[in-house]
This record gives sequence, C-alpha cells and structure tokens, in this order.
Amino acid sequence: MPFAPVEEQLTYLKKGLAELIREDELRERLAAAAKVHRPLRVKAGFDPTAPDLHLGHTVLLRKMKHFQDLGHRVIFLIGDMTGLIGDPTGRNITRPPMTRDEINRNAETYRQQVFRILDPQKTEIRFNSEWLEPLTFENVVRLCSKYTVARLLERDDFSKRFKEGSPISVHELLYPLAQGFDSFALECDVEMGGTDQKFNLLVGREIQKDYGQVSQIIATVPILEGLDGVEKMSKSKGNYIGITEPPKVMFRKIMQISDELMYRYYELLTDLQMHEITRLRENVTAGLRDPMELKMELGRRIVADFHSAEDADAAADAFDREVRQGLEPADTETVDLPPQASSERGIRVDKLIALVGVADSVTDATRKIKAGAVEINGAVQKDLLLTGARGTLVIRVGKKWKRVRVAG
RNA sequence: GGACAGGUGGGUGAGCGGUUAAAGCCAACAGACUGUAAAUCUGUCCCUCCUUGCGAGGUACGAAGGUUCGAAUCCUUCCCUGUCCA
Repeated sequence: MPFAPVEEQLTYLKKGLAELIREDELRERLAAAAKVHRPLRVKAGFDPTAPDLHLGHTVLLRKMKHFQDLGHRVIFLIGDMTGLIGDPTGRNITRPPMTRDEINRNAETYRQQVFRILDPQKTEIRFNSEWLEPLTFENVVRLCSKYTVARLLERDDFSKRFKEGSPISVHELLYPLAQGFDSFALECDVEMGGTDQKFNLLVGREIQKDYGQVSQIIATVPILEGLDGVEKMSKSKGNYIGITEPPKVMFRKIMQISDELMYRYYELLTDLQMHEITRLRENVTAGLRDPMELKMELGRRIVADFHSAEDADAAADAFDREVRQGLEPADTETVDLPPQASSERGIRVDKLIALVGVADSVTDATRKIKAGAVEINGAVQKDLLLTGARGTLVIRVGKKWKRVRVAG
C-alpha cells in the first residue's frame, strides 16, 4: 500500500498532539520511509502490572491508531523488565518481580483490550525483558555511563523530590535509561507517550544517538483528566472509566463529569473536530443546547466505541430511569435471604444489607439505617429489625439496589 | 562510621502519659437541593455483638519488647526515611 503524501500524513498525525519533537525530522523520516516503502516503527510502552486500560490510555491508543491508519507499524511494548522499577512517580518501591505466567496473562489481557482500538495486523507486541534481561552488568554500566546524574535530576519529578528531601532510589534513575535502551533495541522511529513521559522519551533520543542510531521523534499526547476534572485519570485514584466496564457504568461515570470537563472529553476521546466542539460550547452558552443532552450524547459515543450502539442506547435509557427518575434498575440482582440475617424476632436489616453487599460492613449498615439511607419496598427503613416480611424485598441504599427473596 | 530529625487512619496532618477510635483539611459514602453535572447545606466515615445505648467488647498510631493503675505519647532494641559530617 502506498503511503499518503507526506504533508497529508503530517497534518493527520499532528491533530490532537500535545507536542511533536521535532516536526521537520518527522517530515524527513516520512519522506524517506515513503521512498523505500518502509513503514515507520512507532513505539509506546505500557506497564505490565496494570492491564486494565481506561479512557486515559485510549487518548494515546487512538493516536497510535492514526499512525496505523497511514500504514505505519505500531509497537506495543510491555515493560515487564522496567516494571520492576515502576515509573518513578514518587513511590519509592521496587515491585516484586512478576512471574512469566503473570506477565503472559497480563499481556493477554492487553491484547484483548488494545485491539478494540489498534489494528492487530499492524501491531507488534513486545516485552522489554527480551533485551534487558540478557544485558550483562558490564552493559548496564556502559549504558549508565552515557548519561549524567545532573541530567537525570533535571526530570521534574526527581528534582522536586530531591529538593524537598524525599527519597529517590538509585534504581529509579535507571528507568529513563532502560526506556531509552528499548528505543535503541527496537530501532524506533517514533516514540509516543503522555506529556508526562516527555523526559523519558527525550532520554531515548540521546541514548539512541550514543549508540549510533538516528534519534527517534517523540510525539506526546495530552493527559486526560479523571472524573474529578483535576487529577489525571488513573486507576489508583479511582477517577477512571475502564474500557471494559459495562455500558451502564461507563455511561453513568461520563454523566458524572462536570460540564466543563465534557468538552475536554469530546476533544480527546471522540473524532469530532475542534471547531465543532467549540460550536457546541457556544450553543450551550447561548442557551440553544442543553448541556445534559450533550453529555448524554458524549456518553453514547463513548459507550458505542467500546461496546455497541445498542448498548449505548440501553445505557442511556437506564440512566434516565435510574438516575433521573430514581427508579429501580431493570437488572437488579435477586438473592436469597442469607440465613445469618434472620433471628427469631425477624430480619436483622443491618446484617442483611451488609451480607448482601449494599453496605460495607454491619457497622456501616447500622449507620446507614439510622441515617435514613435505607429503603425497603419504597419505604424508609429506620428500624434494625424487620418483621412480617414475605415475598421479595426491594432494598435500596443510595444508588445500590438489591432484591432479596424471603422464604415463606 | 558519626550527629541530628522523622515514621500517625484512603491521602495530608495535629496530638507528645489518662477526658484520644485519635483535631482540621481532602477524598469517600449517605441525605437535602438540582429533570446531567458542578456548587451549596447536613450527617457519616476501623470491626463485631446485642437489650440500638452519648451501650459492650475487640483491633489500631513502623516492628518487637519494657516502664506505668493507664502509652500514639516515656525507655530499649530493631527496621525504614531525610539532612549534615566523614
């Protein structure tokens, strides 16, 4: 397949990038690639420990897909070796080495998830243990000799921690070097990552040069804010939307974001053009469009991307019922009354809701009941004891619902 | 190797012998208000038990011991972190 004209490719690729270093190098490289019909090798690295991708990752994956759209080759690198270090984000931990088994399992999970976006035909999945593991101590020393401590400490995160006296372990300094070595080993033309990866990506340029290779071009994508609109989306902060989450959950989480954040999501998670998004915003300001309606549209689009259009509609309907009208979800789970929840005098509601999973613990359940947060069959249940119950109880605690079958 | 300063609940961060399950803030959860959110206000925020009470127990302030009627608070040892000196 012939490549598209260089300038056309460039325009397509630049859309939505945070930064491109350097543009003229990419232009040259695209031209050279077209001449010999060699696709560019585009790498992005991923952590082996967190195989659950969320929308934050998809900003990058979508961009990687764009390279594939143009006929280039994407290398999905799983950092199983660098995973021992963990990207130094302030946590001074050496993670326990993962077994080959775990890594393979995670890789499989990745495979299932990333191919919802990437084209498997144009994707290579690699592990950096492939070349980092056989590296001898001598080679590690050589690698280290290529870079200075001062330059490593330029990294934001390091210099900050250094200044405030937080610990920085030596192995953490190795992370950027190892990542740079990956680029050399894979002969990358381009490396991608979030803007927070800029430092590491730049080190790769130096390392490649030192090893006699042409420096990679680096392309960074913006970091997606999480549901709170402030911190970056991450699993550990709990402000994420996982790409394998059920449609209803996805949809509800999207509806949870602020109106302001909605435009950002439109920008980074849909193919809508910037000018279209600006117009949407203007229409809302002018009172021509309802922000909620726009947000539901966003939710539909995202759910449809990872599930299907039907799922998206169903999720929107469910949201309408459950959140806007406060009705019971259509798919409330029904369980039998746990025997531990009944006593001679009746049903112990506190134990019941804890056992059935709508409260965290019996203590928590007691608090919720006293606070009037528990409804049974539509009536607020303030008493810990429920007598004369029969049939099926419809229990609601906040947004959690459960049906409980009572024998007799 | 030496001197000094630290290690508290999901996160910050007070407390430095009892009235402390441990202030304040953030997050979280629930309620009110909203036909999305946000904002705001209120309450809750270790676990178990029951006779549901400003109830009774059990765990908890890096780890293990010790001193005390009583320790997150004092002592000892150990582990971890930082700063300075070598």
